[in-house]
Amino acid sequence: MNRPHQLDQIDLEILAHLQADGRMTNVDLAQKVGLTAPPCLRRVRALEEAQVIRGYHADLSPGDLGWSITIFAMVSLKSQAEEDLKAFEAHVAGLPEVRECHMLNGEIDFILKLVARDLPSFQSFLTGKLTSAPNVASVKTSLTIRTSKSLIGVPVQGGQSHAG
Amino acid sequence: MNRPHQLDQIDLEILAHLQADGRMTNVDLAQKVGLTAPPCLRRVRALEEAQVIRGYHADLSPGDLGWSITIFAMVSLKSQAEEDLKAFEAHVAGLPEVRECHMLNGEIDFILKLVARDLPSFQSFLTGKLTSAPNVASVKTSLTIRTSKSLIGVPVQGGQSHAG
DNA sequence: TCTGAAACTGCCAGGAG
DNA sequence: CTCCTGGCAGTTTCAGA
Repeated sequence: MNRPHQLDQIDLEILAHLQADGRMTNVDLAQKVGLTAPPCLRRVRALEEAQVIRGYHADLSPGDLGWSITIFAMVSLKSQAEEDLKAFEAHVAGLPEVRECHMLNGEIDFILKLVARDLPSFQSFLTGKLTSAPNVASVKTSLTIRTSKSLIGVPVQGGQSHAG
Repeated sequence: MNRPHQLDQIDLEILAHLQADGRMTNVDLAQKVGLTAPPCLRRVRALEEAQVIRGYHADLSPGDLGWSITIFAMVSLKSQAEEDLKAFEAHVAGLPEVRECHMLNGEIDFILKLVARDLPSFQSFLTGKLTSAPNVASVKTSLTIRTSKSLIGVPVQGGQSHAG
């Protein structure tokens, strides 16, 4: 079930609307895409079943929950053997402060997006959990001064691409 | 309206559940947090009103929508005067391939998260829209080989911190 | 607690391959 | 002719006051 799903124009509009407002009612959605409710709901269910829609999530304000800083960390490892890469990924998978972990090409092996409650807790996390992890050669971190754009999801052809 | 909202344990549980499943019905949510439906709904509305909940979004599969590559771009500008920083932010705000734009401290001025349909379209985007933008001194890009962790949102004390 | 609305399930109709 | 997709009607459940 990993073939490229054939999405028609109505599917794309459904996806764009649900990406912009994940709690829109089915009748509203149906009206916006020019269908009645039942066939619209069937399409949504099919898109969920096919994992084109992977879930629905509330977008929470990090600051109000006490996560006032966002940090990017560029990590290089001593060994890039697959088992060592996987070991590092498994390590950060268990750290709640690590929100994203991407393996990159080039000199940097991984880029991590981190959140922290304040600078002291970030520093203790950095030295206690990250730079001290096995196989880590270097960690360069940069604090986020401000975030001017942070869209959720991806552009959808034929709908507003954003949310966020 | 930017004072730290006082969130009690039930609020945190509500947020955790809605972050994990943004389309959960209010009665299900109420049952999970140990309330009846009406007071639970009032809390949710209050959290939305206070912008602790900023919205709800479907999480779409980028690959199924044709966005098969994710790229990080580290951008340095020639001038870091505030007006020049803002001009760059305004420029990338209009580019749909740019999903996130974070201003950082240190040598790198901005980190961008990009999506592209394929390598040729990425290369044309890079040379046509990014490196050629006014005031850009250097752009270093790294393709994402794989993403081992990509959590939506932030950790919520007293609830599962994740989603998707 | 209560009312209107929405979610969801049949079944049927029409159009394209 | 058959499959696919949309529409209609009825029941159950939920939203919201």
